[in-house]
Amino acid sequence: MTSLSREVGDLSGLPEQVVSGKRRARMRDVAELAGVGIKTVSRVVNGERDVSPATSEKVLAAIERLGYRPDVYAGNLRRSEGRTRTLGLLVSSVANPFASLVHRGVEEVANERGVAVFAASLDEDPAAEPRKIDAFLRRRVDGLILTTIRPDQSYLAPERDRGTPMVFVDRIPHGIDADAVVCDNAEGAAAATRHLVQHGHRRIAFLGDLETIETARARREGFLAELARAGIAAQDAPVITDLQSEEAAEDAVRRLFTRAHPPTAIFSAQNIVTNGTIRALRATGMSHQVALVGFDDISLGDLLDPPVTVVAQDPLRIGRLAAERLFARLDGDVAPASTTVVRTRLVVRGSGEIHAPVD
Amino acid sequence: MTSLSREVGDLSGLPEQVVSGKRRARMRDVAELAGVGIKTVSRVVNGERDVSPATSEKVLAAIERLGYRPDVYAGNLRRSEGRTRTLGLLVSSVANPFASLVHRGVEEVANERGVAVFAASLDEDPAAEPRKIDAFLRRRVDGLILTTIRPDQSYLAPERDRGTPMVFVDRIPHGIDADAVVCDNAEGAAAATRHLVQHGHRRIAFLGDLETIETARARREGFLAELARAGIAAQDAPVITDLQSEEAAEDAVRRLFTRAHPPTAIFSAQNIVTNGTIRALRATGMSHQVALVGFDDISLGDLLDPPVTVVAQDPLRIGRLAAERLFARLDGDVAPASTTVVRTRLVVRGSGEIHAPVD
DNA sequence: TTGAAAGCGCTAACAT
DNA sequence: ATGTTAGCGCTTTCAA
Repeated sequence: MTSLSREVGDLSGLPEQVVSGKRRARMRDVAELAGVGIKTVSRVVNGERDVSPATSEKVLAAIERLGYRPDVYAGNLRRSEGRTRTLGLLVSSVANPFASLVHRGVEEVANERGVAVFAASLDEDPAAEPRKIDAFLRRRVDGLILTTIRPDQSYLAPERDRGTPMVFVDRIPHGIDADAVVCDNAEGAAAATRHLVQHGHRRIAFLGDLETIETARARREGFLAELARAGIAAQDAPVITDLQSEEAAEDAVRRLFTRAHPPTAIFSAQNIVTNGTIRALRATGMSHQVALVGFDDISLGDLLDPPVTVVAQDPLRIGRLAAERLFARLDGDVAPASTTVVRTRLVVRGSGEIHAPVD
Repeated sequence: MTSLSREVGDLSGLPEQVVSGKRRARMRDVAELAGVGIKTVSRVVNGERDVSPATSEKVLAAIERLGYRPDVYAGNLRRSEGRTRTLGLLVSSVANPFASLVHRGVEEVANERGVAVFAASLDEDPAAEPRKIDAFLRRRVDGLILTTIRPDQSYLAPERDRGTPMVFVDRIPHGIDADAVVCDNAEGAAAATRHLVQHGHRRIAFLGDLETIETARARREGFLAELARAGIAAQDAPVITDLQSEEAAEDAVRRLFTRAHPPTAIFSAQNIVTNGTIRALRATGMSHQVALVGFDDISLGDLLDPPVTVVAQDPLRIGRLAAERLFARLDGDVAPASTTVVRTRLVVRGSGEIHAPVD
C-alpha cells in the first residue's frame, strides 16, 4: 500500500480495538486515519490557524469517523497556563432551596464560559469541609466557590497563594483574606425585628439555625442589636438556637407557648426553621395571634394563611456574582479581596403585620 | 553537600517557586525533599506495600511540608483501568426541587465511594443535551446519570460500547438499551384520575408540562386511559399541555373557567404546574369548589387551604438507586439493561376529595 | 525494599 | 503549512 492511498476511510493502520469501537480513539489514531501528523490534528482540534482547508476537512472527517473526543486533562498537562475549565462548588446542601438557587446562578455564569461545575454538600460538617475541598483540588479545579462551616479557613491560604482563586458565598471566611458574596444578615435580621417592634411587639422570640454557622450568629446579633435600640430587655426575648430540622423548630415553638409570658411575635431566622414554626403555629391554632417574620423566602409563602412576611434574599444573584468574581480573578484581576453584600428586602404579606395584643 | 545530608527539611534541591509556595509541588519535588526515588513516593501516596516505615515517614513529612496533592488525572493517564472517580449528572435544572433531591441522592452514594459529581442543567433544551454530555466525556467521567429531552438517545451507543456506563433517571431513553430509574408515571396519573372520578367528577381537566418530555406524555396517557376505563368521553376532559411556568399554568386555569361547561376537577401533572394551578384557584375563589390532585409533592402542600392532595414521588430514592446502578456497572455487572420503577403514592390531604357538585 | 526507564494523551518549542 | 522531539505528572515495567 502506498502512502497516497492513505485517505480517510483507510482503517488498516489503526489498532483493532479502536476500529471496533471498543477503545476510545486518541489523537494519534485520528492522525493516522487522516494521514497527517499528530500536531496537525492538535491544531484543528484547538482551532489554531495555519491549517489548509483541505487538511482540516480530512482531520474533521477522521474525528467524526472515530468519535474522537479530546481529553481535557491530558491537554492541560503540558500547557503552561493549564486550565481544566472546571470549578468546585461547596454548598450547605444541594437539596436546600436556597443553595440550589445559588448553584443555578453559578452554573449559568460558568456555562457561558464552557466551565463545568463540581457540586458537593457540606451538611454543616466541619470535618467534611477540608476533605471535600481537597477532592476538588486533586481534580485540579480552576477555582473554588465555597460555603464554609469551620471557625477558621486559614488552612486554605497556601492554596490561594499557589494561585487558585476562591470566592466565599453566603458566609464570610475567617483567618484568610479572600473575596466573598453574602447578604446583609445583621441588617436583614434587624429590619425584621424592627418591623415586629413597629407592630407593637415587645416579647419577640428568636429561632435560629446552628450557631456554628456564621450567618446564624450574624442574624442573632442583628436581632439583639435591634432589640437594644428599641430598649427591649433581652430577658423578654427568648433566643433559641441550633435548630437543624423542621421538627426541632416545631418542638421549640410549642415549648415557647408553655411559658408564663409567651412571646407575641417570632423571628425565624432560616427557611427550614420558618417551615417548622409555621407548622407549630398552625397546629396550636396561633397562626393569627402570633406575628411571624422569616429570614429567606419560602415556596408558596404568599398562599399560606396568613401569608408569610419574610426578609427575602436573592440566591440566584448571589451565585451569579460569586461566579463572576471568580472568573474576574481567573482573567487576571489582582485587586484586593472584596466582600460584596447583596441587600435583602422585607416582603410584607400578612404574618408579620399581626399586632401585639393590648395587655 | 553529601547525599547523607539530604533529609526532610533540606530544601536546596527544590525549584525556588515550589519552596516559596508559588507553584504546586509535584511528586518529583516530594521525592527530592524526602531523599527517595519518585516511585517510592508513588507507593506511599497509593498505599502500596513494600515501603519501610522509616521511608514512609520521611515521605509523608515531605508531602506535609510541601502541601503536595496528587493530580488525579495525571495518575490515571498511565493506569490501565484509569478511573477519574468522577461522574456526570444531567438534570432538568439543579434549582428544581425534584431534581435537586435526585442530585442529593446521587451525591450521597457517590460520596461513599469518594466520587465527585459534575452537575448540569438541561433546561429541556434538545441542543444542550449532547453538548453537556460531551463536556462530561471530555473530562473523562467514569459514568453518566442522565435526564434527557431528545426523542432519541441512540447517539450515545458508541460511548456506551466504549465502556462508559450510563443510567437514565426520571425519563426512559429511546433508541438505546440502557439502565433507567423512573417512577410509574402512567399508573400514578391513572391513580390520581381514578381518585377524582371516585369523588364524582366527570369533567376533569389535565394540565401538563412540555410534551417533548417523556414523563409529561406518559402522565397524559395515563390520565386518558383512566378516563376511558371510567367511560368518560375525551371531549369532557380538556387537555392542556406545554405549560412551562407557574404563570402559564395560572393563565390556563383561568381560561378554563371561562368555558361553557368548566371542569369540576383538575389533575396538574407537574410541580410547577401545580403551583400555578393553586394560584389561579385561589385568585378566582374556586379553591374549595374545584378538586385538585397534583403530580409531585410540593413544599408545605399540607398547610395550604385546602391542603393539596398529590401523587408523590421519592426523588431522593430515585437518585440513590440510579447511582447504585451505575456503580454496580462500574464494578463489573454485565446483566442486561434494566428499568427500575419506583412506585408513586397518593397522599390524600383535602383538595382531591372535594366532591363534584350535583348537577 | 527501592529506583530507572518507558510511556499515558497531549502541547510547546523548534524544526522544515 | 506541517511534522518532529521533548516533556507535562504520574504509573507501569523491570531490574537491582
